Amino acid sequence: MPSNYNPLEIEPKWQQKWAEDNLYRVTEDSSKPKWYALTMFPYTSGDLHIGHWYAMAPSDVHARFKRMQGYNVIHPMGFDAFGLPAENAAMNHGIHPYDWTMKNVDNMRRQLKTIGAIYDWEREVITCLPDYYRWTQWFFLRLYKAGLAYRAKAPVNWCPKCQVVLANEQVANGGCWRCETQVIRRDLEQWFFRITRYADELMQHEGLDWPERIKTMQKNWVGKSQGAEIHFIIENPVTGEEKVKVFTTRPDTVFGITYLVLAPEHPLVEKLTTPDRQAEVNAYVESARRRTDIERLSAEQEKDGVFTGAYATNLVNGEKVPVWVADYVLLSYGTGIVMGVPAHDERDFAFATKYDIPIKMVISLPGWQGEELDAAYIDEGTMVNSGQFDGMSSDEARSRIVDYLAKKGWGNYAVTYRLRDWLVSRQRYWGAPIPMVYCDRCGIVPVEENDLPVLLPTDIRFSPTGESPLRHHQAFLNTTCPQCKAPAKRETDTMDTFMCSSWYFLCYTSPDYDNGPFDEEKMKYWMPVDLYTGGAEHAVMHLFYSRFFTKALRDMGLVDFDEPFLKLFNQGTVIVDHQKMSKSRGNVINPDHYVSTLGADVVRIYLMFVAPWEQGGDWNDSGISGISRWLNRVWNLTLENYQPADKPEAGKEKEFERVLHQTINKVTQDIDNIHFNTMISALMELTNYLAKIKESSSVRRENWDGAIRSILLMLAPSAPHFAEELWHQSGYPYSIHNQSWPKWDKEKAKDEEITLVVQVNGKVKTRINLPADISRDEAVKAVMESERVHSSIADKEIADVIYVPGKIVNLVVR
RNA sequence: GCCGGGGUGGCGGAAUGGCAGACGCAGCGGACUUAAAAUCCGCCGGAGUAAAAUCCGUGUGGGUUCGACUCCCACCCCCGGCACCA
Repeated sequence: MPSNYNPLEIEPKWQQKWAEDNLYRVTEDSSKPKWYALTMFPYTSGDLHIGHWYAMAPSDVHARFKRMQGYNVIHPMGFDAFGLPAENAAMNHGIHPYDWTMKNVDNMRRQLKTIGAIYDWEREVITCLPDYYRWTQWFFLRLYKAGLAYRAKAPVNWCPKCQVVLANEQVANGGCWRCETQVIRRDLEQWFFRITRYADELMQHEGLDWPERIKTMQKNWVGKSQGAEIHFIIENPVTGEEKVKVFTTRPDTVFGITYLVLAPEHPLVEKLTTPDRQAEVNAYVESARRRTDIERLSAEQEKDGVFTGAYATNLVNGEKVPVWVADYVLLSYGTGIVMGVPAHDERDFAFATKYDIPIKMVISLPGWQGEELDAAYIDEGTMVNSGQFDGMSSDEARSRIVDYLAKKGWGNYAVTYRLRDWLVSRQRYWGAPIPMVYCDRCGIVPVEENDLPVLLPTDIRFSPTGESPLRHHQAFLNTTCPQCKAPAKRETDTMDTFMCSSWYFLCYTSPDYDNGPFDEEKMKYWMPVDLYTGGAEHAVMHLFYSRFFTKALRDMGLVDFDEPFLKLFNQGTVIVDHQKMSKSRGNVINPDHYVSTLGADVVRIYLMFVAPWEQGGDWNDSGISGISRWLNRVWNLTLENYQPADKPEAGKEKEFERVLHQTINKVTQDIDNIHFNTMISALMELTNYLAKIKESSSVRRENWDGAIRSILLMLAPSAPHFAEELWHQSGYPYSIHNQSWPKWDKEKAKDEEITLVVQVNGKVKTRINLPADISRDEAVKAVMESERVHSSIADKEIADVIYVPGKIVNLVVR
């Protein structure tokens, strides 16, 4: 009697053996095609939860599959180790961020090793170590030298709880992406990366196999609008004339302008407001400033504003229109000034109605007789009240009017983006220091590349307010100017951690390289990433920044590709009891418990089986026993003695080979297409079939052994320990993970007999078995001879016969 | 409001124009056992029947088709993203 399947015994055993043998060590090999399989590295939060397993186990299965298919597979793992939670832990528990982070790394690495993945731990990357952040800083300097990093004062998002600024991408629904606290506006001097320079390219995803959803999100985030910039002259009785520009996508409505609006923060507000309006305007601007973004940006919010007392001249018709201030206009978009066309814009209509501003129709809808509008007409129509453009279609007038403005010098075509530059400075300690120095004489001076890294000091004290300890660390703060050697001050802000994750995939290709961020030859061998998997929440953060980073590096000549990630796959989310997992809900599932009772292989397979990977699913351990049961069945089928029949049946053996090869094909296709749940069920079906065959002993030993060998090979990526153990016990040479993926034989998989479904008027009446290569006439003849068909048709007339070879015969009767 | 994704047995899901419910969980019945667990075998959408036949059934209503879970139109609900972007 063979031993029972005991994962707790075999899993540590093989993990240790694989590690000793460096089975998964990977180096460049020009004799094989390379495959870079990357899973988003985890943040060092402390514990791996089941969601991490859901990200990592299936991607390891795919990588192992590619490996068995003959690819030279790199599938690295590391840690995103800088970030705010480490600092919060420091303040709450008095533990140093470094110690907190490295303790978590140790624990998570231990947990990760229990997955049984093919990670080559020699390539591990930890972003908070000086060997790594030295090059993060180096990239900052290179971006600075390329004119892509600059310092500017700007209204920025400030999270009062995290005591830090946030990039636009890191604000969701007006709240901080980490703690959901409402962000407020602050005017601060900050470092920015010119991501907007790549706006057009970032909207393009040509040649990328990415989910449509992510591509759309990125396109919308860039938010390119084509339109026109139109000039106006604003007169103020005291300050005189001021030429301003507005951006519009509807230059065809320019004759319908009845007012202009400035954003409350617009610098011209103060200048343009007439003395008698000053008090009211000031009060309004103040109240707008105090409102949170969420209040200001809510579409339901009633539009309000104040008149500045100034008037602007609409150059196309010489009309003078009032200039207002209203907070439905955003300073950050376009020019921060909007032309008000109430007749043809919903927001302007609401605003004009509220303040009795005239509504002037310039595009007539079909059948319009001059009656008043009860809502803005925003569609196309015929131009009216528009001088020489009357009678033209609004569509045509759009370009004709801009051409006219351009000729007169009153405006021109223009493009505006929603995308803003990437704000990268953070007022926190636990990040890569920005390698810049402020010198009274020389101004802003970059640290010399040779002087990197600018080390984070470790002897720090946190203040209870959350203010960065770097600001008061004299030894860090005081330095000399790299240029003039005079005493100077260091930048105390650190970099957004998304900067660290924008190049970690490059570092994996040569983690020990000292003379640069990566070894160019090795990087060229492995990059770009062939399959990148992770959560969709990074659509306009990490994925977006990494693309920008890659393009910037390409333009500096550091890399020779345009895109870092060729194929992107987003797995779904694991939820628990129909709720998101979170510490606050107390429903975080720790995989250790399952691994230490049922084994890693069972958890790996259960996660794949429970739902399509892209969909995600409810973690409900009631079904997990089915996986243990299944592996036990395979275990016993493999190790129990198979007694072949004295006289094997030729037909059975053909069927046996057919089932096996159809399964090999199905499993291969399914892994390739990332359909892990149906891949597992195909293997289960094969198991059920093998159990029946074993019962009837109807095939020869060599057929049986071949099938067992194939099913073990097909199980190897999913259940690496289990398959290795059975491979070993079956007497095959170590290791199953160095074997080739089984090939399917098309001839053997071919059906000899087909089951033809017989329908009458589309309703299934019966099914008949026929040879696979039967002709239409013969098939129909066989159908007509069937008893069931006779009784269903009775004496009705057959009007038509639909025949789909190998599938169906449908008799249409009247 | 706009843009995606989705709605199928008691449950997770399968089938993307051709047998709805593969595979698994739970449940029910049986074998083995002194008994239980484990294991093995069988049943398992609803109505209907002695058993069949038959009818109904993939969120709702319509349509296209010989044939629709699958395609088209309208609507309802759930999830995700964006949201005064001029």
